[in-house]
Amino acid sequence: MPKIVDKEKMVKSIMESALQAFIKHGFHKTTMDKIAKEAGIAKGTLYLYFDSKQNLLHSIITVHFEAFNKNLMGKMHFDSLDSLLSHIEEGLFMSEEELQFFPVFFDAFGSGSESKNLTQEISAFFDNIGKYYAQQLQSLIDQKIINTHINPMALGRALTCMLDGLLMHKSLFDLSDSHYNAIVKETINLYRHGLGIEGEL
Amino acid sequence: MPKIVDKEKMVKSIMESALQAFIKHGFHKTTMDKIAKEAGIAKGTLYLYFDSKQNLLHSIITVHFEAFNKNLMGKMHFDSLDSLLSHIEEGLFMSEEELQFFPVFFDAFGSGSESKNLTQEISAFFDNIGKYYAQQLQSLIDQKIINTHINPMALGRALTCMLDGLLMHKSLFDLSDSHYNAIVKETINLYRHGLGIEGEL
DNA sequence: ATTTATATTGACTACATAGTCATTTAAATA
DNA sequence: TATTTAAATGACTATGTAGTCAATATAAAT
Repeated sequence: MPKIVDKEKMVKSIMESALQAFIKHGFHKTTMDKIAKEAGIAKGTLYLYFDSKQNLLHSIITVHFEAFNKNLMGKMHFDSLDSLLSHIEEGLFMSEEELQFFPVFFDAFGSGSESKNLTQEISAFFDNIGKYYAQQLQSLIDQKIINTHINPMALGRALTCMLDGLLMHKSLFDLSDSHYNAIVKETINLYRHGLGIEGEL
Repeated sequence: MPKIVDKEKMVKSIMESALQAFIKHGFHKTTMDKIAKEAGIAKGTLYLYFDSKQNLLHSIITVHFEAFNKNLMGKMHFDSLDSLLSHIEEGLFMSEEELQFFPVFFDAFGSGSESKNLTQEISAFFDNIGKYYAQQLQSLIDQKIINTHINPMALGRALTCMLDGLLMHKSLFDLSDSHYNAIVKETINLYRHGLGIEGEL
């Protein structure tokens, strides 16, 4: 007899609306009223699906990072340096939509850093990526395709930091597409020469 | 006859106290009352020296970035790849105090991104670093010390992004010193092989 | 049509805090 | 020590907004 609603759908819809609002105004300047309006519901309804603004943010970030993770980790085990580099290069070109997420995350993370949970989660996320790259590097080392003197764990994490830095700058500052293309090109070339077997001592 | 105060000293003192408060609680959670307390003055006095919280933040960020800039740009024109790499490596090891500034900046930048001024300023700051590296690279190219096929402007900016990424991760996530040391070591080695003349095609 | 459990609403509360300003304090001079 | 004026104070105001909840609407089942 009761009215029944697809809660999962509702949760998704609210998260999408909230993200759009965050992208438009940033996390801090987005009020729960704005989110409700964007989602076409009343503010009270928001609280039927999310305990708090922080909670809503947390969910959005988690989902986004999971999706990003999945996307990145899709490909496993490369049989050449070039195939790994192509994969890295691909990752450096994100869609506009994905890039828009960075400033939101940037804005939110500061305030989120009070809740150690989120920091922990993001930290683990990057560790994970580092390990993923470490595996790929180890595999290429085993195949004697790249310099065998590298420390895969450390270099994997280093790549993670560096690539994050590139994406961060692309999304936060106004690097033109052509400039960014050149930057990526140089980065990939640097990695190619840096990792290649010919430089081995 | 009037009471006279060293305004410059006062401004500096307030900025230091504010930064300490920001480091302790983050930018958003730090109230003007807290800052005043930290500085040992009344809130009203704060407003005799700074128009607003944003303004205070802006001043702190500007001063910090200028100092950082000065420090980085100190050394000009390297005569070997190793000397450039040493300089880069040095920059990757910041004091605890300097590292503490990152999360504050991170927290603040989000909210600051509404005021396009700050974004513009930070953007220019990084462009500057990129140009600095570009100069150094060009100089090494001219001396035929490094690979002559690189695009110095693009690679200079790429290095800027990548190094920023490394520092960011060190300051925001709990990378242990030993892990970070290994990461830096691998990074520098990667750059050494990547830039070195031997890999030239 | 009526019932009933669930879902929605938005005016309201409670609170935090940036910024103000009339009042008070203090240092430099005569 | 009286005078002068810059400097400091902190109670106060104005505002914004996260989260609540009593009232209302809705859809499924009988």
